[in-house]
Amino acid sequence: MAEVEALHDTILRWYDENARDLPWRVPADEWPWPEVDRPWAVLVSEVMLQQTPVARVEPVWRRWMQLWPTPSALATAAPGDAVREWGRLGYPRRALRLHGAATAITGEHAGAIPANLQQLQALPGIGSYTAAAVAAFAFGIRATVVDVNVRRVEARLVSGDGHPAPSLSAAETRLAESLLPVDDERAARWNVAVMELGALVCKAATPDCASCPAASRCAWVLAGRPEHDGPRKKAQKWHGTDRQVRGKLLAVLRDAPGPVPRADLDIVWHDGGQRDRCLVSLIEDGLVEPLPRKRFRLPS
DNA sequence: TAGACGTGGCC
DNA sequence: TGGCCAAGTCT
Repeated sequence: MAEVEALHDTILRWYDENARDLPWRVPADEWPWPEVDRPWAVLVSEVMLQQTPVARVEPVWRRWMQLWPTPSALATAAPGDAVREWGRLGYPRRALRLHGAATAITGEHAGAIPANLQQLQALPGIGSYTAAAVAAFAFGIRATVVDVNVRRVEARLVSGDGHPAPSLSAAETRLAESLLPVDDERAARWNVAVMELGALVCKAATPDCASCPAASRCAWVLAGRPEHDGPRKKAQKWHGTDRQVRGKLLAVLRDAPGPVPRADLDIVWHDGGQRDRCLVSLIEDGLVEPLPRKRFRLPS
């Protein structure tokens, strides 16, 4: 298919000229931190980037790589340290899962990130997207990486839809597979190039078609950029939800040097019933450790 | 499988 | 101003 190869060339060339310089993208032969395990660095970046913008991830990632340059280094730390250093990235269970992944990598894989889709996906916090991303970006394996950027770019470019459906379909996976270059190295670069195009140009709310290298062959543009008709992702509630309360409770513990008394947690939310429920759920999740005499801290 | 799960910036 | 959105995973 000469047409698909022309598309590859167009988007790969655009990526060469427009990619952001992100530290976790430095290739192995130029990796500037000999003490930092590069596959581990890639894995940590991918987990941090789940639902979280690059600008907020980068400083936290740098700090993590200083503190824990290898999986075994993190496995040695307390899980609460991972949660504290997670800062305000959001979804703090990711920090706990990363600690769990480090423990499993240390115990079951001799400290080396597995270069295998199935073994990667068996790690806590690593789903189909992250497993494929680590395989492709850390090891150069030809894996199909399908995140929301890829789904949106391909929805517009090929299917003519302004937005992807709320959840990933088998058809989208097949489409992404069909577009993946045959060559391993080229496939890995294609994955990150499409993601980058989605992040910088083919954006969800404000697509910049004027600067898109593929606009002339984009089904959605050629159709006149029609409004999206199908169902969109439901907007998440925030004010007054358990997630807001959990965030407030955890912020107190994160910012405290040691155990905090119950009273310090009670002041963050007026509704005592909801407060208690959220504290219990944080303890069940392993994000909070209860101590004697009604004191609490991040898990040791 | 729909819903839970943080946080902050942008238009 | 406030909904939308950001490299998802888990149950």
